[in-house]
Amino acid sequence: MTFQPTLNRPIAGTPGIPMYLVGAAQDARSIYHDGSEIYGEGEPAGSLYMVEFGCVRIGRFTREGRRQVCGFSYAGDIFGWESESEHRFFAEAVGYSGIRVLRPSRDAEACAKLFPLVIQNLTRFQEHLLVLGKTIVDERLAAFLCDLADRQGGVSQVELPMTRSDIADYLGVSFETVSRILRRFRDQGFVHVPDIHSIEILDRPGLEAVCRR
Amino acid sequence: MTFQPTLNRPIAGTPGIPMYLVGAAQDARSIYHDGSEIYGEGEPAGSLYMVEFGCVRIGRFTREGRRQVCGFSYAGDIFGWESESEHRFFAEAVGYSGIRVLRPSRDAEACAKLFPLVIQNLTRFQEHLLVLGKTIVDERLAAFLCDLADRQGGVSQVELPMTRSDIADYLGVSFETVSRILRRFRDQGFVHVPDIHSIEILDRPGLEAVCRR
DNA sequence: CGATAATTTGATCCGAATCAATTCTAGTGG
DNA sequence: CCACTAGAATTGATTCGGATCAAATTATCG
Repeated sequence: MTFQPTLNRPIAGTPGIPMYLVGAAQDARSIYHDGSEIYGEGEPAGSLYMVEFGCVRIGRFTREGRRQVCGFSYAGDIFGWESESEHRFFAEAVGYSGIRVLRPSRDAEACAKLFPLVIQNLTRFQEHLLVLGKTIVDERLAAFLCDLADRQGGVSQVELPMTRSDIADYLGVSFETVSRILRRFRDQGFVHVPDIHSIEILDRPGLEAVCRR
Repeated sequence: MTFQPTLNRPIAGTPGIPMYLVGAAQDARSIYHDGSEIYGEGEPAGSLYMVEFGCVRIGRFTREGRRQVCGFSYAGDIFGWESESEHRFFAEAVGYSGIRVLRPSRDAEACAKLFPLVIQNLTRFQEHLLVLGKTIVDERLAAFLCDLADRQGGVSQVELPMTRSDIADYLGVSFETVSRILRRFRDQGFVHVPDIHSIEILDRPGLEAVCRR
């Protein structure tokens, strides 16, 4: 996994990132390499994590060993919210990633500041629920690409730090299908795929139309 | 839609319901009949809602008119969290339902009290994401039934206030498939279906095994 | 009781999973 | 720097599950 310059944008000034969470004295920074675990299912929870650069996948393994990914976090995103004392999901770095560990206090002030961030997370999951509810898989992949573009600042040049399997486990399809639909989007002129971890969106309205079907 | 006695359990004393949210002077109570709208997509947001009895479905319509349901709320549940000033989803009563409108203050104290509830909501959506990620639809329906049983207090006699179409739109399948799989579960001895809006779970371990596949 | 909606069940078709083989990519050590 | 290797990605062939279309039955409500 190569270095991802776009995802490595500076934290300060990035929209939506609460400055009061950045740089507190007790916060620790860590670098993770591709695939390394940030926390595992069943481990004690309590901290929050902020992606400084790179990407993180959140998910779980079924009894049968099938992996399911329920979300990706990008630079500026905060993850690790848990209602129990144990993590119910794992978190792993996707590519070379920098993570800051936050230990927010439990007081009312901190809750108030974190509140809009949880709600944002909630909304994001809710939106993804609707994506997974779509029976035609083209619609799911189109929605994924549009979301990815939006979260990278609305640029047409989108980076895909995750593998096709990651995307597949996120969209609830096989990785072969992800590959095939991406191919179809290329043939239809929706996207250009300069290399395996980049996508250029050529026809955003076209992609949006696929989502809305 | 008939009255649902089990879902009509008293609020006070029900685990997980914050007493400080109940009975505030400015809170309003409303009764909704089956299918009536509590709020619509695009309406101004701001309040929270608590189900006193009955059931609520949260969802959205696609451009094409297909309905997608992203969650059900039961007695004691709070819904209506929004990150924007407008509702991004609709909320409709499923059967005869009582809803209390809460107008929590924006101060830090209130946020701190609401915090665990949002996180619980977040976790619930996250769990449902994993359900929707399952490719075999039997697993989705089994997971739905187990969740329903748990949220009605772990009883084996489960009430289904929603229609087959509601379930279908929630699980991302056709309503015919819901009907067929329910039939299969009956034939396999997992459940007994005394009437159209009730299910008795005869073999919970068996159902769990289906989820875990 | 009658009308309308919800549900069940059947038949057919299509899309995506699966199995399989090849090509491509990235990381390793010579 | 380049050959080597393991994993990732693509592409093809086949199978199977669930959507869709259709019809009959059952609930629900005025």
